Amino acid sequence: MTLRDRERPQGPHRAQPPAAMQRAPGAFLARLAAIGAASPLQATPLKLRPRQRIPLAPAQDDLIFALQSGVVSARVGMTNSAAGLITLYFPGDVISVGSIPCFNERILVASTTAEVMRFKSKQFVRLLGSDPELLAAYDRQRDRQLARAAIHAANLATLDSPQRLAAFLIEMTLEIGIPSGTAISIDLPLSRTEIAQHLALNADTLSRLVSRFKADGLIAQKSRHQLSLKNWPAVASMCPLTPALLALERNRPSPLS
Amino acid sequence: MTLRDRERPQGPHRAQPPAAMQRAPGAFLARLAAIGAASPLQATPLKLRPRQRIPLAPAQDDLIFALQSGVVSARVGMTNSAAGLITLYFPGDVISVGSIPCFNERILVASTTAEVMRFKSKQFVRLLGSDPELLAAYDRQRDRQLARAAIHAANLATLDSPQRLAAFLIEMTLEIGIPSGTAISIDLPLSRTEIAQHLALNADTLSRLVSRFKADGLIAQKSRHQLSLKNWPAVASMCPLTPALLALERNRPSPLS
DNA sequence: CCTGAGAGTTGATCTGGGTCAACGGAGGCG
DNA sequence: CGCCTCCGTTGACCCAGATCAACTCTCAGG
Repeated sequence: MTLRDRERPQGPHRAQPPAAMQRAPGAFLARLAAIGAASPLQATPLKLRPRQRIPLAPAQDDLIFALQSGVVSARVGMTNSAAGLITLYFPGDVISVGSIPCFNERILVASTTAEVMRFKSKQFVRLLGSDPELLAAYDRQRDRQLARAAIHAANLATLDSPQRLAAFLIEMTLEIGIPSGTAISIDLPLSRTEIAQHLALNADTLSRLVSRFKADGLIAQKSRHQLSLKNWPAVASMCPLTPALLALERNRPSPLS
Repeated sequence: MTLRDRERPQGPHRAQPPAAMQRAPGAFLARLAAIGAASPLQATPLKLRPRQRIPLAPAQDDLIFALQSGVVSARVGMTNSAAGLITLYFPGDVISVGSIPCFNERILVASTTAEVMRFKSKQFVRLLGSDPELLAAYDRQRDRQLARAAIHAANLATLDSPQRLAAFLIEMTLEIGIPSGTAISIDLPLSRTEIAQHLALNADTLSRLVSRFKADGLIAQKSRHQLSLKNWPAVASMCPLTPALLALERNRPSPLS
């Protein structure tokens, strides 16, 4: 046990969600806004409607988006089949086009209404160089996203389907969950089919799985895109990645830290 | 077909390996060396023996390593079982400890003799801020590594075992392969068991798979850690990720670009 | 030279989840 | 209003790969 003991002494994972609910925009975004307030940025602000698509040509590796609000997903199609993974971005995230691998096709899709700032790489790097605080926040943000990618990879590679769904619910809770009474309500930004793709599961399998979670009283569904997580401790404890996801949250640049 | 047609008009993938063999240390490393030559860096150079371990405490998120030569792997253990993924780093890569997710344990292991520079995050960011060229190269390097992580995730999530092994062979070829006659010889930095973990496969399954590849004349094995890839076009064409891996190579900061 | 431990191989068996097919329900559009 | 299409659900079946167990190979140390 090399981990420093803080907070709850020994619970398998932190059992109470509320603390994690305090979301902050992130130091990177905050600093960016501060700079923008002082002098106009060399960037294009975009408002995206739900389902709006931004195709990314192979030559556009020099674009960078800063996501200010909403949820955006990146989709890359494989040469082979229709299969392909879906990556999610949340407010405060950096979407560097150069970091999205180029199979035969890649596009960004706004999963909800979203606001982004679009930068050209060259100007963006110059901006970073001019403000040490922004640079530091950016670097930490990138670390966080790389760690998230690694966790997601571990999720897909080593866990079985109930654990994957649990991890997804936890991630959603931490990123966009809203506490409502004893439950947490989540506005799903993705359709069932898309969630299945994100989790590298079959849509059929996911459907079965969701039914089982509902039968077990873990979740309930108000409408197609509205679900509520009834039993956080149970869901949190069924996925081995929970501690890592919570640690990620703790590392998030925010007033908390 | 939005992709610009360059080079070979239509071949399934680029069939010839030699071009990819021209490895360069990477613009980031080159710039770092240039700066270091002018004035000493605030960094600690380390020489690692094969199998040497560097434990990473949860509080050490502020360390950054620049890998100069050799191969280093990061291993994170899961709370749950013995399972865990292995991430590989190659010369020119940046190992930012903050980007390695913190499960219950994480360590770096030198897979070969390796040289690294160790930075404290604070000094490193200051260094980045002081040299625009270094900053730009660093940013591109991080993009590249994030893309690699995404490709690896796609590999583990969507491909079957022969395709995974093919992807591994291609990656190894591109990173550390040495052309020898019509074949490519590869000095495996990992044991069989470790390769299996890296590919999220069972060691038994991997063994069967390697036997099959050998029987099919795709590879041959001189000794335990020496294998040679006999039929590059066949291996390249059996994995849908090949184009993305090659594109990554093309994006690598190097004199070629 | 022998011995023992760890790495790798191979065969037999089992199962999670992928696949296919048929069906139900919701929403868009003429 | 009814049609049509797409999304989601459910059941039956099957296979890739995990698991378990027995065996071999390699190599270090005495």
